[in-house]
Amino acid sequence: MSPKVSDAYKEEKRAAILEGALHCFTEKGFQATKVEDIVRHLGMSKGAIYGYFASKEDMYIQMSNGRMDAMVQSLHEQFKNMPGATDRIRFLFGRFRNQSLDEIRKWMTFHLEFMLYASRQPALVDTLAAYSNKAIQLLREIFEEGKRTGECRQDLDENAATYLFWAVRDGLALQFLLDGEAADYGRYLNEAEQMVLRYIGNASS
Amino acid sequence: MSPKVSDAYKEEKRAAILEGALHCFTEKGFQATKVEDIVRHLGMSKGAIYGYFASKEDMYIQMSNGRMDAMVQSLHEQFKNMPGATDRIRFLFGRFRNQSLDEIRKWMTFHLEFMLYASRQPALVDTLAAYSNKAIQLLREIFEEGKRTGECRQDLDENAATYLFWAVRDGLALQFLLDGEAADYGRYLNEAEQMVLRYIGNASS
Amino acid sequence: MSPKVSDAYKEEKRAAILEGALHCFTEKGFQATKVEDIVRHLGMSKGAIYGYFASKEDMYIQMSNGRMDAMVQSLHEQFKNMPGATDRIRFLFGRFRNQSLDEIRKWMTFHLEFMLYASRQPALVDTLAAYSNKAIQLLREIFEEGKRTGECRQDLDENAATYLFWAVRDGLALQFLLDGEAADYGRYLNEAEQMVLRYIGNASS
Amino acid sequence: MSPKVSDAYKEEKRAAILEGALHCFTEKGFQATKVEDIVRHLGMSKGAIYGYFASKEDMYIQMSNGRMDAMVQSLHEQFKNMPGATDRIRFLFGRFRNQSLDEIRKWMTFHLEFMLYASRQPALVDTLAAYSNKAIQLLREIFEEGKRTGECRQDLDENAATYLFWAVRDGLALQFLLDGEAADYGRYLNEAEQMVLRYIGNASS
DNA sequence: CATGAATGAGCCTTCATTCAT
DNA sequence: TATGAATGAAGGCTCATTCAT
Repeated sequence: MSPKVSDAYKEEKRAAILEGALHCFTEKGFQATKVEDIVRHLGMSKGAIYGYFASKEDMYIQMSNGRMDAMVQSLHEQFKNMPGATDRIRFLFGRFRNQSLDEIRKWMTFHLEFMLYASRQPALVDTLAAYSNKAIQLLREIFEEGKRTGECRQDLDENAATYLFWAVRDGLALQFLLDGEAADYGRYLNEAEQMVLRYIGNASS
Repeated sequence: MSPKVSDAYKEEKRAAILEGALHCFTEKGFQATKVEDIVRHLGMSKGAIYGYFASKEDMYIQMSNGRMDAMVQSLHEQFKNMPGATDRIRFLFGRFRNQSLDEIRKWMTFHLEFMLYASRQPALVDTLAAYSNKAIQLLREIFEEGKRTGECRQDLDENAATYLFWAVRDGLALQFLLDGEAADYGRYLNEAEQMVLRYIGNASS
Repeated sequence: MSPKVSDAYKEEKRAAILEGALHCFTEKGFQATKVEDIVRHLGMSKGAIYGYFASKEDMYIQMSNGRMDAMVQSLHEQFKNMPGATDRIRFLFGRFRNQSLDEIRKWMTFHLEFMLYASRQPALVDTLAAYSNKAIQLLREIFEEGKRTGECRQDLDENAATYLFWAVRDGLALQFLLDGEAADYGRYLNEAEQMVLRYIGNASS
Repeated sequence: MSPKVSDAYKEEKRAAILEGALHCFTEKGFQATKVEDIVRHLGMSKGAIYGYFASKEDMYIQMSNGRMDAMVQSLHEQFKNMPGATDRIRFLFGRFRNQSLDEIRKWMTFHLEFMLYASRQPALVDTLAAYSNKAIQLLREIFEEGKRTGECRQDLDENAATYLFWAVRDGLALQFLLDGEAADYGRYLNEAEQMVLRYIGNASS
């Protein structure tokens, strides 16, 4: 009796729509993307979409939530069995390097735009803040542990370190948002890693 | 024959409109801001604006150009008689600290949104790239000189340093875009300064 | 997959819109007719029209092309099996007489206004000229044949005759554009026919 | 005490405005001509015009009245001492031939457009009809006299002749409204003259 | 009187959403 | 459920006219 197949089908379709919409939103921006664009890109009809999402904005929000969930989730997973502050930081930078610049750009573009959008919709700021906090928390724990284990200098301000970490990472992606070589981006990521490690480490490191 | 109102008056008005529009754009975003909003905020009539600007987009572009010109200009000016790479970096961070967080947010919000917008308008990407290059150039020169004078370590990649500098600065502003305490922001700026100086400096510094 | 409404339905609607718009354009003129007027007259919504026509101007142009096509087409058809220059001229005047004065007025009003409009739009002058040439050509062939068969005097200037024919016809409609009795119009048409026949014929006729 | 100079000056200015406006109206059409266009063409200010005319429409109407007055007036004058129907017809055609095709086009364009415009303004139709009647009357008198003197055939319908005369003349101008050679226009005018004379004359002529 | 900046009603067009089929 | 034609509110821009200087 349970319509499992149907449910699976629906979920698949939902995901497909989200993917198609993401493509359009990244390409043209949320406001400039017409429902017609999404529909044409997906080869479906206008009305169909409204069976899965209440509105264009609804798609945007669910899309953003999905992406942020996935990111936080994946970081948590991968940190499960990873010890050491330095290793974790290195691991994170490794992850950043392994993402193609194109992907970074897409994600950054999408994320920035959604951030600006959400910051103006009172109903969304809390969600946004929650995700932000999770990313902050994730890093702070690293630095806190690093100080306990002595990997980080004792006078390190773990909050500052956390913010600086994300600042460097987001800021670098920002510099490459519009153009720039992937090779340069990779090189600068390496330098950023050095800079951060030097900053958090003991004087001797 | 003589103009009814002086050129100075017109320029004043132009500036006033730009200021009012900036207020609205920062508050609600470019696309979400209706011409009606700007006009109401300024207490003028709808048509009046079109004597000064060709379109809403024209206002946006001129506004952006004006701000970027001013920024680049002011940096150039203040660097005239300032020697030493370290001093210049310190000076820049000082400047950053002296701007109120509110101002930073406004500027950052505006700039990010314009960047996203312009990146999708072929006619604007070049302008955007030009301004970006000026900021890059400004910093690169500092690090190049720093290496000449020995203030920076000889193996410093001045390009990397340049990008990292802006990444830290922009990235930090980004973390505080939606919320956060001014005090924290200031503290982290200090830390950022330490991080950067440590990164570019000689091992002994 | 199959269209919700048939192509025939769409074509019907297109024609209905064109007819409604024609009514309004003839009544108030193209520029003075608001899209709102057309829509109200047709009992449809504003947006609906834009599924069939790209703009108010597009409707105007297609309308004009349709009418001119139909006219040229119908004349060609009816000339297929009609011999003799005199008979053809008589046939044409018969046609003119059979059109109600009201129809003539509508068509003339529409055509004149479109002509004035199109003459100021570089993109339309060629189309206009093409239709005009077709009407000219149609008549010239009559007079050329008339000279071959001896129905027309040998020293007749077929170009002059062509232009005079249309001049008389259009000019007469022009005199009755604003007011005048249908009976008078019919009578003058008869006289016009005599005048033209006398002009093109042999001295003896 | 009488401000004669001032009055003359005003009248001069009024005429200048009318002339400038006529230029614009003929070039772009009444509705498409912006007050700004007229003002720029004349090198005066927007407000100035409203000291002489109540509105754009007012200019249009007065302009039309002026032109029609002048035309009717001039015909009347020149007919004062001219005897004979045939001579008068010849004289009229001579007048038509002496006008440059460019002038004809301007006048025709202006007149047609005003006619279409006025026909939709109840307040103007009477004025329009009055002028039309004057032109009709002028010609009818010629043919009436022609019948009295025997220059025209006795069974001539003077009303028909009148309408046909104007039809031929207006219709021919209409054919040349958009393009065509002045030489052709002149030739066809000659032919038109022959056609009309043949039509109104005795069988022997 | 002249000037031209300001006014603001008006209009074409767009596009998210609905709903009859 | 899917379709896509229809809806209609909304918004950028125009331009005849006014009026403070």
